[in-house]
Amino acid sequence: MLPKAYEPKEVEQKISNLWKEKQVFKAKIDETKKPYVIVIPPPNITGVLHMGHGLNNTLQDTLVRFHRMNGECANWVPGTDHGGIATQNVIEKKLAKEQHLSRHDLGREKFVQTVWDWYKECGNAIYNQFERMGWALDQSNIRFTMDEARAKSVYASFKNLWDKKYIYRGKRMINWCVRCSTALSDIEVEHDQQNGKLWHLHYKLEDGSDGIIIATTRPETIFADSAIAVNPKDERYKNMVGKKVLIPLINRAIPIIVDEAVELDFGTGALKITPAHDPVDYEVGKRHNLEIISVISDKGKMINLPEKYLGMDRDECRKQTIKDLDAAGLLVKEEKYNHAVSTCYRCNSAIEPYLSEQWFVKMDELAAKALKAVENEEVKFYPANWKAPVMNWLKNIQDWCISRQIWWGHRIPVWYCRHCSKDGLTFTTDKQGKEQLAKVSFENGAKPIISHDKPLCPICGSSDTIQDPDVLDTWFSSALWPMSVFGWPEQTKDLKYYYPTSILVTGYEIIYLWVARMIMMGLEFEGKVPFSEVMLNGIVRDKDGQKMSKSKGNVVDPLDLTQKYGADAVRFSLISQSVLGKDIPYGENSIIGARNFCNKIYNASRFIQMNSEGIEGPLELPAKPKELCDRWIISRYNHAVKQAADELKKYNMAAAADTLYHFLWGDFCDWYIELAKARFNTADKKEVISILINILYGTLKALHPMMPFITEEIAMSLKKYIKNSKEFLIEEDYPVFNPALEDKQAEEEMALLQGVTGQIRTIRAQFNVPPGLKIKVLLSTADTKDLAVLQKYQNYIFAMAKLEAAQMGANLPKPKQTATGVYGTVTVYIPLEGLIDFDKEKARLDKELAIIQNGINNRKRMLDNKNFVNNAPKQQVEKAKAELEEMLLRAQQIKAAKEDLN
RNA sequence: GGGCAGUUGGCGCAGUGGUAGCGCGUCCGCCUCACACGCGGAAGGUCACAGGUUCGAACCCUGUACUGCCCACCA
Repeated sequence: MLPKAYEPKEVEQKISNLWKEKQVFKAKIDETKKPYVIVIPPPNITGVLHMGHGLNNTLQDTLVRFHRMNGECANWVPGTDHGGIATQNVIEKKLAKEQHLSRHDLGREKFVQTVWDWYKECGNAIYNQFERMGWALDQSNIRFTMDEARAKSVYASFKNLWDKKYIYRGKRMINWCVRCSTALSDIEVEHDQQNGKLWHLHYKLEDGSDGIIIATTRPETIFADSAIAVNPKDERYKNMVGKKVLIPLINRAIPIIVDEAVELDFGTGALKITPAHDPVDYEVGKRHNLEIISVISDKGKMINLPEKYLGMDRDECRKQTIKDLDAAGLLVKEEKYNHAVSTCYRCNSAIEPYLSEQWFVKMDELAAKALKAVENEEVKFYPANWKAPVMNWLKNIQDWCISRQIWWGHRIPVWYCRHCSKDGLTFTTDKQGKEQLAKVSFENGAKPIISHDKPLCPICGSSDTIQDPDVLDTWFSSALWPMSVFGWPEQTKDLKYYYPTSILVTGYEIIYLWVARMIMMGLEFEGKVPFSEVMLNGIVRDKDGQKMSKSKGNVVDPLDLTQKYGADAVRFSLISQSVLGKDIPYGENSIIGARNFCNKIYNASRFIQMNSEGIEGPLELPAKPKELCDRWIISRYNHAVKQAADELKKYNMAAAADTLYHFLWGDFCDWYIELAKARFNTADKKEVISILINILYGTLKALHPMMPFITEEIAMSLKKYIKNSKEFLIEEDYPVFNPALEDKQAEEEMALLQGVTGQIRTIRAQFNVPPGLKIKVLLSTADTKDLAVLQKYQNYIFAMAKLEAAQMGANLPKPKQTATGVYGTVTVYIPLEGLIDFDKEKARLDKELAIIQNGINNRKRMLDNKNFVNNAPKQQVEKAKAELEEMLLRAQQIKAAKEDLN
């Protein structure tokens, strides 16, 4: 005997192994078919997958399976991302915790090797998770952004962009993370509103007289001030311009200058200019040729200032400076001030604007092409409201800082000859005593040699060449992903067949970091957008809508949930809540319904199979069933699968899931199976079983893209009954709408029977008729058609409403001690001697009547309105008329029943 | 400062012009021989607010409020 409840664990393991063994997901080029290609947004190898990956990949899997079942040549390309800074941070933390070592203790080579070792471990865990979630990725060919083929792509694109002079090196004010000790691009910086303070400081004139008061949020940078600036239009300070003031605490004299960048009405209207530590000030400094003084090191420590502050942390120095300013009587005012603070998107610490030499990609031309493509909708966003922000971003784009001062990543493919570039290179010695190239300066004579492998110096022929110490932004390799996965720049068969891909499915939070850049690179290198559609999923949040994070302790682990409820339940619950571009609040409760649905599917199947024993397959859906409920369920099924397919095509995943859920649970289980039960002992049995099995099998096919395991498991046990079934559901055709199976009449007739049944059930429940007690009813209708249906299919009502006997006819008189229900033209009288509570019945009828009366009033108002009758579509007018008629009839019947109670 | 979302029964959400649905929860009755992860029934909403367009608005337009997010060099 099969267990009563579905046990996903073993089933999923078994099915998963089977898929793997039979290589069901292996991509094979088939020129006769249209390719359907998705490249996975490669997860970072920073740890196991989280709920966001669960959602994102489940959506992709659903699409991939769906399209494959629609006859397309599907290829879903798996892989992972080396994850630059994020991964380096993870490994550094791990090293510190487990071995109390820093990366510098290991040295660059060993550290990088450590991360590679980690990749093997973490990558495998991720690939294993892919399998456990049932994602139809072709895992025979896994890509990693750091593997050799992808490294070649990175080199090729760097070389290409360098030759076009799009890549350059320059001294710029960039975003520097003192914790990660690296430059970041503009979009890797987050801006958090924080409660800070605005300090008003007094800068006295050289002669010790009044001077000027400035407002700043960063008093610790006063030591690096080069000037005080005011707006040229500012009358208040006119007489001071050109004079010099003294920096508090150190009494260095700096000039008062004018610059447009200063706002008249902010603070005091006077701005301290610190070119080394603020991007605006840097620009001002350039305009006025001001001295650049750095007082904060790349590690965030104070340098180049009085000994008292030397070596202090930024924050510590700020506190001390304020204290000292206050003591010196130069702190005029301290006010609360809410302002944006830049933070690192990887480690959250405050960003320092930092002047340094970095590598950049010139963006204007790349972005212009992408802008055009987005504007023309060569790339279409779902939901569409992302088009404008993307265009806006592309229009206002800044050059992309691509160098990172970390060790884990694609090392910049630029080399220097130690002889010819001698003056531009700075070396240090690491803890192993090894000489390391620390800094490169083109200004001082470093000459670049672009090369993937260690080159000979093209000038002096020396083999003593050394590679640039920086690595590339991790997004540089990601930008190439849709091409690099197919071996670009080689014009491989795969690239030709699979590129451009069909759709990108990703989260809206990386549109700029990733999506926009892929579009630019795709256009630049292959002349084609990498995907014509972008489907955006939301962020999976906790049940209260908060972002999940380890520090908050509100993380829901997909592995735990999968273990507990099954992968199908996790998948279905995510899909059911996934509306394009919208975040999903997800708690454990979210999954219960999906788990219950799995169980429902399982039990319905179990029941059908129990009753199929001894019946030989194959069983086909009868072409022309004569029984009403057979015609009905086939028609309903036909509509349900069509609607599901239509919704999937529009990327309304939740709507598709909802449709199939309600068809299977409502129509199929609650009505069809219930009605079928009585027929198992009749000559109909084989036909009923045929229908049950075929509709079930078809519904499993329709559900398969969303819940692959349970559908596969059940389908396998049904194969013996199914004609021309394939070994796996993914190889089957997705059910299609068949107009011949549509049966409007059957649907109408069933609706009447269901409605009447509903009336009887309600009354039974209201008057506490014992569930086991079979009752007699009277069904009265003046409508001959309805009457005929009731009479012909009275057995349906008998079974579903537990009747013992029924009297049917036109205008039957209402017996005494009777409860009344009305559905359409039909009045239901239920004699309930001893059970009926007249007051309760009256109240019930009153309420019913009030609702109908409201409806009647509405329709009357509409139909009395000439504008409605003249302007509204005929269909609507007819509908209102019909509804009015029906309501009037019902009202009349209820009124009669009520009067009779008195 | 600019932009984008959201505001629908206790909770979480669907619903883009014809008078509101789903899941969970609640209440009542059932262990009915597939399923109590179940079955049958019920209660519960002036669709944030104010105007406007329309014969008709949860849906379109304008404005307001609140919430969230993104972008932006007022220190």
